[in-house]
Amino acid sequence: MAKDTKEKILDAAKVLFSKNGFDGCNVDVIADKAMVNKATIYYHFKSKAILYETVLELNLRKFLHRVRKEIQKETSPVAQLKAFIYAYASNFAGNKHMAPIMLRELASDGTHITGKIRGILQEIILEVDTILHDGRKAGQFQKTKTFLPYFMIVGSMNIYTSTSSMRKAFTEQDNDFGFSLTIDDAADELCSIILDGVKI
Amino acid sequence: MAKDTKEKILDAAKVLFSKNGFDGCNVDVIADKAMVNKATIYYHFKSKAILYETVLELNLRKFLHRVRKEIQKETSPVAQLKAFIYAYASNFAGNKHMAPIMLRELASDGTHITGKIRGILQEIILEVDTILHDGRKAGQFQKTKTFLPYFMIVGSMNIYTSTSSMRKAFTEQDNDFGFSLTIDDAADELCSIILDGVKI
Amino acid sequence: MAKDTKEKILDAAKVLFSKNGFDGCNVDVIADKAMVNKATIYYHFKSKAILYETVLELNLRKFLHRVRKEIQKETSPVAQLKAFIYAYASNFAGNKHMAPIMLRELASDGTHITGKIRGILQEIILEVDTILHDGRKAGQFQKTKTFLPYFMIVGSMNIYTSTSSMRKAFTEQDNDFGFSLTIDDAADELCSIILDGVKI
Amino acid sequence: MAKDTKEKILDAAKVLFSKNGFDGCNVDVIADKAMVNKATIYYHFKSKAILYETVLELNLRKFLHRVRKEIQKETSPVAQLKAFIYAYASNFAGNKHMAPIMLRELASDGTHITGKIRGILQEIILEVDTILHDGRKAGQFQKTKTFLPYFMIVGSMNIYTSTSSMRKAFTEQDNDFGFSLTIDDAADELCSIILDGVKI
DNA sequence: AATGAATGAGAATTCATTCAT
DNA sequence: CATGAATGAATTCTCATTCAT
Repeated sequence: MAKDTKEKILDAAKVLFSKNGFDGCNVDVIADKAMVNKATIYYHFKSKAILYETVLELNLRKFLHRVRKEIQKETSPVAQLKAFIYAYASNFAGNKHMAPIMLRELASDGTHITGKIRGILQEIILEVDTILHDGRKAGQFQKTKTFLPYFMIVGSMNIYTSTSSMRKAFTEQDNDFGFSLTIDDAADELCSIILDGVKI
Repeated sequence: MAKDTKEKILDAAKVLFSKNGFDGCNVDVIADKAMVNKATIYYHFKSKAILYETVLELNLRKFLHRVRKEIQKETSPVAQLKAFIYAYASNFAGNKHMAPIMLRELASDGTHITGKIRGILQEIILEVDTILHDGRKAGQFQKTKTFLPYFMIVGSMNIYTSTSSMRKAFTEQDNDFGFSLTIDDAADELCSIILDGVKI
Repeated sequence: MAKDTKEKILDAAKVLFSKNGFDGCNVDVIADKAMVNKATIYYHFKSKAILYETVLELNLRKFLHRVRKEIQKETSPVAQLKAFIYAYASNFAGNKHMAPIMLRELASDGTHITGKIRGILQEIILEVDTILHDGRKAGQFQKTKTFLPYFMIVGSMNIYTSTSSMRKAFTEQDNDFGFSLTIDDAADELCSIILDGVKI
Repeated sequence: MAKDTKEKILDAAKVLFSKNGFDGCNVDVIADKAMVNKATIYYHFKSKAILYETVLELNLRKFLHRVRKEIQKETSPVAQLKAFIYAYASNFAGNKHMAPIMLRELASDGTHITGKIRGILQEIILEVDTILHDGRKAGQFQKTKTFLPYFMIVGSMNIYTSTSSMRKAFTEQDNDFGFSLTIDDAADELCSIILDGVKI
């Protein structure tokens, strides 16, 4: 019962925080969607903020695990960078709700972020950093600061995932800017641009 | 006089919408920061939503003008793409407040966005689209859908601008992921990666 | 308007805090009694706690003024102590609401009390202290610590005022413990007991 | 076992009702302090109100017993009145928690009080009433209504006990109003004032 | 053009109480 | 006996908006 309820709340919260942001969504609506009483949310999570953090932490941790598993399958830096990008894409393919949340967190410059979550984010960046270091040591990558390629990947993947209906609206009225691309196709293209960009 | 007040309100609103988002900031605080009475805001703007749109519209239009002017100075697609990226960077160098706002808009998938603003955004994408088309016709660029390079540029520049204190915090504890990069240096690197990535 | 509204709120709050205590009374009820919107209360007072403090401060200050005026009319310590007691009684005769509030504050051992209010209370005690000092110097009063006679006066007057319906209920069932005494008669008796008690 | 739990709850409740009053303290906190589950409280007591009444009843009954025992040791009204005051003092010396509760009850004018408790209170007053009657009959006491001396004793002793930290704070900043007095010393002084006051 | 005051509709959080186990 | 989970009904406080001046 307890675990079920907690999960129902976390699921509903993820969807609604994703759609409307932390401030744009209220606990009543989360309770409705989770089909529990509002007070039940407060029984399981001390506050709206802690519910939010929990959503963030759980999903980021899940993502970090996936990324690491995929990277460890590969040995060359090039393959590892690809693996990182594909892990990003496939993570979002099954869980499009984290992208808007991450984008808003980036927009807020870590204001809501606790040390625990900062730690997870840092570990994710560190994976990219390690890959880039190794690639450079192997003479395969140019000298780039980690943040730039990281933000290019993270930015484009998150934005791609977040903007499906906006992209659709743009495409319907105008030229084809590339709406039809699936997230996997987008990852392919991103891979080729990034790798050409960073490879020597 | 009137114009003064309106501008004070718009300036305060930009800063606060940037810091906290539309839902995360209230009209009282905007009034305080603008040093006007709350009712004065409603005298000049019909609603909080319209104030927000006005901030968005004004700043996007300013940005579109700047981008166009810079692009028109150049003739080759490569130079034009560079010009676009530098225009982005130099726009943010003087006005860091739009980046978080844009990121949140992307996260919200255009939910708050009216037709007027959608139009401006489309015109900005169209500039990139045209450059890429021209580059391809000239046999200089690979065949890429516009959205991807666009999101890479927009994503990384916006995130770079938005996350200054988060990047600082990361850097202080750990490796140097590249905090010291100015927005102009970041633009340089972005240029080189993107161009290597899209060039044949 | 503003002053009217504020006063209506303060009056309603005094009555209700008196009847039910700070925790036993809610802002909705105060708003109803004051015939203003609940939000209006929050417009004029930042919080329920500040409304409470304001009620306390205003009424204590009023009381201090009255006490001082009455004491200054007299010259002998005996007459001044009488004046203090009668001021207490006549204050409560017209404003029975402060007695329960004071009693609860004493019960809470100054937990809710801010420095501002502590200051007023201290000045009231100081009046009694000065009278007792003068009386001792004049060889008229015994050597007593101020707190005891002060608490005897304050305790009995406050309790007398607070317990009118309890006293009535007791009296109806049983012996006459003295319900019929008015607050003024009670002050008379208190005077005679206290003075006999402290006089040499 | 059962008795243990019930007593743990009653002890915790006494302390917390004393500190914060009935409305100012919640069942969760009582459960925490008693180190039992909240539902356990409801297993032993039908409601918060009944828990409160039980605390009151138990402690008042204990007090009544003590007072009676002490009074019965004495024969003269003067000695009996002294005994009453000393019983009050020594009761509080070992159980300072009842004083704030009593003060708040007096402030609420018996609102929360059930017939059972009213009965105990009446019996306590009756003890004083009898002493005063006897003293008057013996030509030793003045004609006073019972309530006044009763409230003087009860008021000053309860307030003295309740205000230890407030008195300390006052004393630290200013003159010595008599903080150093122990409750026993205070009882001594109270005795001498009251007796001088009521004796002929 | 500007503002102090006022408010209806919510929003987060609390709390006494119940219930299944 | 005892408890973790759940909840309906409050409760404090907020906020976009309006209005009289």
